[in-house]
Amino acid sequence: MGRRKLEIKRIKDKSSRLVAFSKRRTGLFKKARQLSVLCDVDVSVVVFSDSGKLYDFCSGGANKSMLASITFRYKQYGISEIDEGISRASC
Amino acid sequence: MGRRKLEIKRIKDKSSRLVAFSKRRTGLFKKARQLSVLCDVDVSVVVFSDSGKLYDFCSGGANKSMLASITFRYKQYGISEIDEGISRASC
DNA sequence: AGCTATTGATAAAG
DNA sequence: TCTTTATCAATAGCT
Repeated sequence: MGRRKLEIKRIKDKSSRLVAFSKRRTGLFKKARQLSVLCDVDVSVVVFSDSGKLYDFCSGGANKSMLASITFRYKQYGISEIDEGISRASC
Repeated sequence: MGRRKLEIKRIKDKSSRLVAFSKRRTGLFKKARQLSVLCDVDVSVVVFSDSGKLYDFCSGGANKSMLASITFRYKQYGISEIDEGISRASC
């Protein structure tokens, strides 16, 4: 898909990896939006960079912030605490 | 990207929409996996079909079930209850 | 941050 | 459906 075929394994060079991250993240979000519109479905995508930043896409407005906050807190506190909260909230 | 250019708006014909959903969902998950491997980042994708089925991809094992359960419960109970649970769990 | 040669994804057709 | 194929789209390497 580019000038040369690329093996799907971790890109060692940091600079190249960051460039690929930027391009492919944009591409993934575009594909997600197209899927949601064309097929009339809800789609959420969440990406954590290794530097800790969070990027997300969601076809609906409401659960965008929900997913963002959940995933951010997941990074901060770990899954067990979140899971307890979910259990208390809805079961 | 196929035999003809496709406008990005809801596909009216149900059969065509379902075919596109199947193909593009697979494609989206593939792109998500490639992004996570190439760039060494965590990626989660959640898709709700209009028939209520949930499809998800996650690069990590742990938060796959987390996101699946969260999003499933979001559909069942709505965001406010989930949000309360999250607040109690981690703030 | 742009360019473009190439590979990749996929709409229609078989 | 499952496969094939013509075409458009995404992007790797350069600059």
